[in-house]
Amino acid sequence: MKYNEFEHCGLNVSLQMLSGKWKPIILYHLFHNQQIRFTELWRIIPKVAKKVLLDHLRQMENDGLIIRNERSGFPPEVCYRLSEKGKALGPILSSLEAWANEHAAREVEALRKANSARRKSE
Amino acid sequence: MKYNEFEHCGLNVSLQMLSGKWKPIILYHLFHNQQIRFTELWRIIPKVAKKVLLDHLRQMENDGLIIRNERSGFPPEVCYRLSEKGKALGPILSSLEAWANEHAAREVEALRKANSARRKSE
DNA sequence: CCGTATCCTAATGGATACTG
DNA sequence: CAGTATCCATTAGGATACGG
Repeated sequence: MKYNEFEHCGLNVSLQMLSGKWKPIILYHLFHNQQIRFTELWRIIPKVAKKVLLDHLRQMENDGLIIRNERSGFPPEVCYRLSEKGKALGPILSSLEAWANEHAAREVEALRKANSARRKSE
Repeated sequence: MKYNEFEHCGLNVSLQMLSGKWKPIILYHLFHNQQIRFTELWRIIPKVAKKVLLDHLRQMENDGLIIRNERSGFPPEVCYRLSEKGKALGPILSSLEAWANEHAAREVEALRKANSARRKSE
């Protein structure tokens, strides 16, 4: 092999950080809001279990994609927002979005409809 | 919410197509070779189970990312190569690679060393 | 409000033997 | 050589109840 081996490791790492059933929608909302409170995020993501949402947020925090901000007192108030590292992913995620819309329009439409129907039935 | 909902669906679809433990390395080799025979791919990916590699390739074929080419006769000869749709992912995957190298250098290095060590011990 | 603790199910990845 | 068939281990995702 004349090309450099192990060039795929970075790809592995980044895809790993993005893998998780609810990460795309979490990222989407974080890119459209400066910050979001936990319960608000839980409310706008339909049907995700609280534990799972927390798992995802913890992973993303550990990976340095997002920042968790806790205001002490009662009731507690926790906000999540993108880190610089997370923001740097913006253009790439847009490219992936565009690629899917161009090359997998059928699947994207199907998913859109499924989500839309689910939202209405609540 | 003033922004358009469900804009994350395309991202969901594309990440879904890229999710799988061995897809990054498969894609990497397909981007560096016009076509690869099944056994060759199985040989250069260390320790993956044949069934799992086949599962991944089937998924990628069903998703339209790769094309399977079978030459009849005995012994059989099956080659895999990127489709146009798959090739269109190239620049995006490079961006993800670059992002990881810039923002997650530690993790990338760790993985590189782990793979390198595993390769030597065979 | 935010998070934990349990317990459960489904999906993914894998080892091994076998077949045309 | 390429692919199937079993069977198994691990992980991800989820429902529900409880706690500071």
